[in-house]
Amino acid sequence: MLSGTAEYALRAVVCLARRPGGGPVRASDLAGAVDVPRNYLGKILHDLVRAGILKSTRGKHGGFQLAVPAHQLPLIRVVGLFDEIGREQRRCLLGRPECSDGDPCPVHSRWKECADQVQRFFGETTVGDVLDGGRLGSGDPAPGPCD
Amino acid sequence: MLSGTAEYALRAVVCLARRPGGGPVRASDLAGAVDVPRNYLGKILHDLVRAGILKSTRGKHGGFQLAVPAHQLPLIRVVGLFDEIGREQRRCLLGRPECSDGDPCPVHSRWKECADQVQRFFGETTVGDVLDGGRLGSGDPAPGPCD
DNA sequence: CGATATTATCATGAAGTTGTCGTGAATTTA
DNA sequence: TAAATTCACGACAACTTCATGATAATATCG
Repeated sequence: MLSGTAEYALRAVVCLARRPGGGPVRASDLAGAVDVPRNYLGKILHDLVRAGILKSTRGKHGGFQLAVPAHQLPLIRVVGLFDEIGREQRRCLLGRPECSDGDPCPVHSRWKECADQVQRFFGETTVGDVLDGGRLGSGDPAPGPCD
Repeated sequence: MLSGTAEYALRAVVCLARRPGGGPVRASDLAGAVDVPRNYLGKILHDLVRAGILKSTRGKHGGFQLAVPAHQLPLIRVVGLFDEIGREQRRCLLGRPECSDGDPCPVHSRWKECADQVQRFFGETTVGDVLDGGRLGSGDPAPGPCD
């Protein structure tokens, strides 16, 4: 569903969001916490900084922090940097170059329901929602990888 | 969503299903009809044969045919040869090794709805449904790539 | 049988993704 | 200023996916 890179980014951001005001987190620490190769994570974090999702500080006590409140950060903004969530799911399953509501292929409407739900999920769920344990409050959500 | 290979396979199978009793279709013809590289399609068709979805005949007037009635062929059986539809969507978005209904991560239940819908789509839609223009009979379904 | 048509299979290459390494730039501390 | 710490960034290696080409195996037809 998500590429490895996008999943790494999501894990890292969620992990950062779990540290309330605790100052910057070093890439190395983050890499250990989310179990992603140190150097590769560095690149991903850098991408997130350039996108304005994280901010970085260099030198001693430097590291990465969220640049946006977790509740104002939909997952698509993280994941969408690396994967094409909307467009990709919306491509015609049968490869027709044009496939829209007005000019549908035989499976268009049924597939669209799936594509829409996926896009809604990533568009409407925020990193903050993830921290809160999702919307359903299912009693006993297990801790994530960053506790 | 689907890998290129899986999409190619799906297009080819749908295309074959559109030829009612017309005998075998050559890989070259199929490649032209569904716009997939000839040699690469050959491999994919071969995989479909080994999976029992197509049958092939060699020599003059040879080619590929469906080995299964289109209405008894769910899309997952085609696509699942190349992509891991069920397992892949079901992997924890946050990378937790164990993530289930009993031991959910914060987004488990919300994501599960998406994953289930995707899996239902591929599991319940058959190639025959595709030919019939989907289940909704949406008035004026446009022709697929094989008419 | 011999010629031709077609799939089957293997070797190879191109391109994208994932991961590593080394060096430079910025910041802090002494 | 000098040293230490940390991110920034480019080069490159490994692996997977996508694609091509050549050859072998099999079937048909005269």
